Amino acid sequence: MRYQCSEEEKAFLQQYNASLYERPSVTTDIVVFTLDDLDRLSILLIKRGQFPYKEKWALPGGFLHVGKESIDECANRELKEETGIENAFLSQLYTFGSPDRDPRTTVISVSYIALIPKHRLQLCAGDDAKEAGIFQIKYDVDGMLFSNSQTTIRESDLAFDHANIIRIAITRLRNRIDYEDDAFNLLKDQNEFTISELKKIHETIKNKPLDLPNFRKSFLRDYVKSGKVKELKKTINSKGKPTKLYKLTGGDV
Amino acid sequence: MRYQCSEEEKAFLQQYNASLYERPSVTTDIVVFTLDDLDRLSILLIKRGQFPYKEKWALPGGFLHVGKESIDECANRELKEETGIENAFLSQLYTFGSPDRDPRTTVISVSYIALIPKHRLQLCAGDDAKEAGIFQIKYDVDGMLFSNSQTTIRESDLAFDHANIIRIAITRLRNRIDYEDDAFNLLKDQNEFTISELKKIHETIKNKPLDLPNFRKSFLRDYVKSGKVKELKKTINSKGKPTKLYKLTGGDV
DNA sequence: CCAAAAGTGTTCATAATACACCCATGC
DNA sequence: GCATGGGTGTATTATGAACACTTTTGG
Repeated sequence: MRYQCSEEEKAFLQQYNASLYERPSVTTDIVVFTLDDLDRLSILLIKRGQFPYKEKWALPGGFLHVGKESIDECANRELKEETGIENAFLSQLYTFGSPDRDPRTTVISVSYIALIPKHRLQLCAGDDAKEAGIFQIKYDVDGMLFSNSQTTIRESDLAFDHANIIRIAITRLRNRIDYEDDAFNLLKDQNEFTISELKKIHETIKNKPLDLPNFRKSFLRDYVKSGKVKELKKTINSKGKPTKLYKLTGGDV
Repeated sequence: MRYQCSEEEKAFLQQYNASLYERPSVTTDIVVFTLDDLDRLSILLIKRGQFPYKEKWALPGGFLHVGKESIDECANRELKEETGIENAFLSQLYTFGSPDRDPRTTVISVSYIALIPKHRLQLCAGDDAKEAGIFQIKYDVDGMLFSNSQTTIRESDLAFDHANIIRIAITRLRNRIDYEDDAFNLLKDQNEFTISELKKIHETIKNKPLDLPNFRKSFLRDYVKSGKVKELKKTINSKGKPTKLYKLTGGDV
């Protein structure tokens, strides 16, 4: 930002002692959604290696490096440190700031949603984390459960208010999927995908089966006719009739 | 938040020195929308009494009182201090955190949208502000203009990145108006309003004329039939045919 | 009577949903 | 051939926009 200031203001800024004002810590927390091998909605969780909530599972994220990065950059950096992913699709979700959400001190959390295909996730827990895992999201009478082949975690066992953040993220994702192009970010390969694969992603997020003919119709109307997606000459064979492949035209969504 | 911790953790928390970590300042900034006397989309701006950007116009808002309030409470408090309004409709917009958006130091801004009918706005500039005003939002080749009977302000003359925040707020408001009940918050009296008055609010926000018969149809379908709004026995006379009055059933929206 | 604003009804295009049916492949 | 998933077409209903028309008031 270009900011021209007077001599008077320069003097003010020089003697401005930022520490006069009490300040909160600021972190980013990232809700990383993916689809597991059976196309079920899943989330990345990190086992904390430090207090508070040591040994508890939590969202990936960490403190803002003040003066060195924006909060968007912080989210990207933390995501890279903990998953190896660069240039992921990230969108800001909400900012949480109750004074009691962290036992240490006031910690403002700016939360983000990331949508990343599973094969791109290379879990590499950073210094703050001992362990990382991808967990299917399930539900029972007490709320959400996060489970994989080794572990099942109750939502009440998550660190901080992260269960709440996840719940809000799921709601937002479900609402966005109808009018944003989010689903494309979960494709295995945006340069070669089938309508069925895209439909499966929508079904997983909306948690209900969709009608293939109708899905195809809106896909062709909304994406192919508008030029956002191009039909490839190639087809792919598995069982049944060979399947047409499509690719995104604009690169990333 | 109930947080039970071990003796080991207690020790950690006691020796935890929050100031080890560099921290940003956190503010809330509030985009207060209203309709002026001629039903034009307007916004509340404050003339800053202090550096930085002294004498420049800016959004109302201020620093978070760390440990004493949540960010939602901070937004409500600032709004009350600068407009006298309590319990206004506030919804979180976006959080801005570029390191260079404030010349002093890194300042994270959590922005909010407020929708307040003009007659409820009692402008009382706080200690940080010399002057407050309601400005109609106009546009020309260089972007937004904010003008009232005394002054016209170019968007480039606003403090900080507030022009950008306002632009994002307007976009969000326009998108929300179609599926959220925001418009009701701008009614002069939620217990006695006409379909025309509500339509005018929608027209102002969407900045285009709407068809009254069609507007009525969706209003009756979406609000009256569902019970959110009740038709009153009363009518009101002005020019032409007397107008039916409606009231919100659930109190505030 | 006329202007003005409220309120009603009709038409048309588009979109969401449900579902019947055909097509091309592997086995 | 036949199971399997891909792909096409049709009927139904809901929604949104455009617009003609009627109603009730004040002047």
